[in-house]
Amino acid sequence: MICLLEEMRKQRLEEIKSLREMGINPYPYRYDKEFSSAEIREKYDPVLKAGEVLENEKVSTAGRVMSIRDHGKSAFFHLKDQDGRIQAYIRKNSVGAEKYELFKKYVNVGDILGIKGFPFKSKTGELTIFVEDFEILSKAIRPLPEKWHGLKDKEVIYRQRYVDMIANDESLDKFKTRYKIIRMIREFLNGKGFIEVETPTLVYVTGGAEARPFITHLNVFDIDMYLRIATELYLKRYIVGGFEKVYELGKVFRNEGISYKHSPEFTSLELYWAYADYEDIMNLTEELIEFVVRNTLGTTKVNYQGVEIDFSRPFRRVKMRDFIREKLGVDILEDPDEKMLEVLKKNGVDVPIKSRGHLINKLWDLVEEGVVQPTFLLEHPVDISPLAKRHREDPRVTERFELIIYGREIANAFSELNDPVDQYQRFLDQMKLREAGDEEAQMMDRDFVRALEYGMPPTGGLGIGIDRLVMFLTDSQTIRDVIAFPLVNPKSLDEEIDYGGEEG
RNA sequence: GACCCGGUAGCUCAGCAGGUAGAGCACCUGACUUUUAAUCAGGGGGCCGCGGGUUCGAAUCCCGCCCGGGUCACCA
Repeated sequence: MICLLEEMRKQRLEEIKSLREMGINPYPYRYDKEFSSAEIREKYDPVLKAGEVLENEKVSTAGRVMSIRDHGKSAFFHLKDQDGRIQAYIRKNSVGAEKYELFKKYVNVGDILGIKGFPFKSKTGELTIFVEDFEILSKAIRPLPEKWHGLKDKEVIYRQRYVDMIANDESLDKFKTRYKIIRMIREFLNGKGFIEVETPTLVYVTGGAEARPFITHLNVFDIDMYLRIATELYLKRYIVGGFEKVYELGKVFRNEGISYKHSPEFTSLELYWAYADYEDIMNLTEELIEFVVRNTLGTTKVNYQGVEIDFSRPFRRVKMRDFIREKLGVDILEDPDEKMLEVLKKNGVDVPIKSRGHLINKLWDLVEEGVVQPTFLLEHPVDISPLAKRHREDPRVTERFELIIYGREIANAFSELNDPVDQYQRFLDQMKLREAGDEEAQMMDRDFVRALEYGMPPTGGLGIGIDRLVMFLTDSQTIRDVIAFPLVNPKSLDEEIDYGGEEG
């Protein structure tokens, strides 16, 4: 009747009780961790030969016990910390009989331990800490996944990421890389004089992208509000207000489907640069991406799902019109809708006659997978770019680009529309679509139009999907693998927890 | 939303000509002072995802549902 997990937990809870009776706090307050596993390795690995001992060097470290190899009157074990793993060696005659008994009886795989001792190298040459004293820093009451195979169950990996991080070193490393990427982005932009700002997450109207929003309620004014779907319109208000280089790194929320490249909550970088146009933004984007990749991975050549992607500048630049004409023999500016429809049908895509923009998007879908190396796709038709300025030389297209890598859109940028009258008209067009039932059409943002009426300088803007970028740099197949705590179905976990009497 | 694959011990997995459940790791007891998937001896542990059906008998066959993964569609 009683399952094994409960038996194990009960056993651990009994041990904790015994420890307390002996006057040992199984959850003490602090520990002087002088060195991380990596710092110890860095310092002593090069200077020690197999079998050598540095008895006068004293070090302390701490981490989670990942394995124990018990030899009776001595034992080897590994500690894992944020930087890696380090082996330790404990011996009855080095810590005393009483302390050694404590280790044997009360220390288990999964516990957090602090150790003090000196470094040496074992016969086989592994750097090891010879333990002279140790302290239990936290007793675990649940067992860890298997030490050899790790945790494989995707469901547990996503629902209990902390277990994944404990059991699978690659998982911890992946998230460390994610935050290094984000640090590099900040470093680059701060170095260029950009100022990191914040905009509201709770908004009265959504804008800056086409997506269905999450709706929430504000009690104090008794109104419905939305979670932002982009940071764009507020960042441009900063530009109106007098900021010239701003960026925001933050979560945006879109109430849409989940796929390997879509998450309802994801991280975006948006930046706006006054007096710049999309050419300037393109150059900045190239430089930013190369900087981030090089400083995160130490190279610009990245293996993604078995394909080498080279992030070194310059990126290829192709006009959307030329690319589609070359691949499909259809001109998205000159040819009539019927011709485009015919080409789509020939390629097995049967679409109802909708807008011209819809047909253009479908044509692009046919060819985008062929774009593997970082490529700027330029000058999208006005029909599919409601937020971008018309091109100064060809009013049928816009001053816009997308960065395509491995067939995926990583960035989107324009010379920003700053004509308030034009902007107002485009909002009106969006509202018509909305009234016709298009839930993703943009909402009228009168305050934003009012801001533009005060005058916004010519401005270039850029948006980057950070999660998708991280996927490339961590060779991750799905966006969930780069989001530490992804959205999961909250099936009820009516697991009753028994802490055994007065415990807890 | 459609189709395909999966759910068995804490973990990784086997078992599916229908006969009432196994291994390794982990855990407990014992031996062992340089191991590293340590080794050796012994032991405990299962609502076989949930519900229904067929059958003398179901982890195994059938139906429905839940959860997860994948492909496609939808969506940017």
